[in-house]
Amino acid sequence: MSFPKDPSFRNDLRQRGYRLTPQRERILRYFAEIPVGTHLSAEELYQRLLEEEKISLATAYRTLKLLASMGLLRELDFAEGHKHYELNTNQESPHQHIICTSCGLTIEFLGGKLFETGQQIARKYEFEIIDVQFKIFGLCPACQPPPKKR
Amino acid sequence: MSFPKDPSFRNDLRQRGYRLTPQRERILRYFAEIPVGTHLSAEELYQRLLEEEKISLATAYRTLKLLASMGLLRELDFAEGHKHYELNTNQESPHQHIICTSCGLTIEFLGGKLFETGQQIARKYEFEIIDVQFKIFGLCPACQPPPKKR
DNA sequence: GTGCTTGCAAATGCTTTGCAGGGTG
DNA sequence: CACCCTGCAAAGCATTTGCAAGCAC
Repeated sequence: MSFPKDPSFRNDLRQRGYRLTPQRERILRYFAEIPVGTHLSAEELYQRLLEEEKISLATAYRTLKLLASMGLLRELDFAEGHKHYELNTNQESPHQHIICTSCGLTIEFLGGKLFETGQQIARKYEFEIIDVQFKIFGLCPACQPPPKKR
Repeated sequence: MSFPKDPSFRNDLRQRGYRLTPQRERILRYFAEIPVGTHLSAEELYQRLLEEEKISLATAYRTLKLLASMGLLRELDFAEGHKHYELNTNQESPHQHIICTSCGLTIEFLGGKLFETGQQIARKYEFEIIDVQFKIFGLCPACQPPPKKR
């Protein structure tokens, strides 16, 4: 995709009655410029954008949510208390995650046929699919055996 | 499993240096008594237990987290802003969920070979597996097409 | 010009934590 | 009888929201 002039992005916004603002363009472009699979929290995004020109944290939250609802971003929840977002590349098999519940380490791996499996199930229940997430929670090598207390 | 005298529960606690308290027993037993797959938030659990004898909300949160870390409960996150918990039946193929991001409807379905797939991946990365979660986010029939605004 | 958006700050909502008293092992 | 737990209330965080001003269309 080419940002910020990606036509589909503009059309997507218009078709839903939303406006193309510098902030929205900026945020989507930022995700397109960083390595694929980089996932950021609203706060992290806000901090990184501060270096150039400021976008309020509230707008960051609003925009992330909007872009995710449009399917342009993937909203990820690693059960850490805050959400993460990454560019949704719309590929047939998005990568998935294995997360260490002790130290928070997350590793991504290729989804293989998982997305296809999800599509079949979604079809069965007549859902219009937005995202398929396969998550493995566990303890990474460094965190085994688990500490007695946390 | 038989509660509240399930020996493995008691042993699990002891082995980790935790104590067997009426509150912990009560909460785990409650999950064992309700239909399989019923998932409750801390607040919901708290409300339901109020009818009998009160357990503080703080204890509910602490206990849910503890039991989940022990693998007795599954911690579920449907990206709604609060976590849900359900009894972990330790079966080879736990059920999974399809969630409507618009109205919150969640339907569970059998995991099939998804858990096995997760195990293979966990082995590859040398993770000690705690849970495998496959989630499909989408719009249920009633919520299609999406409203222009929320 | 209309009305969606932004920024700011206050508010909200879920979850965690400090502390003193209580109960388990 | 040491130390883990609980209950309570206060604190902590991520996220949302009210409102006035700004900007896209």
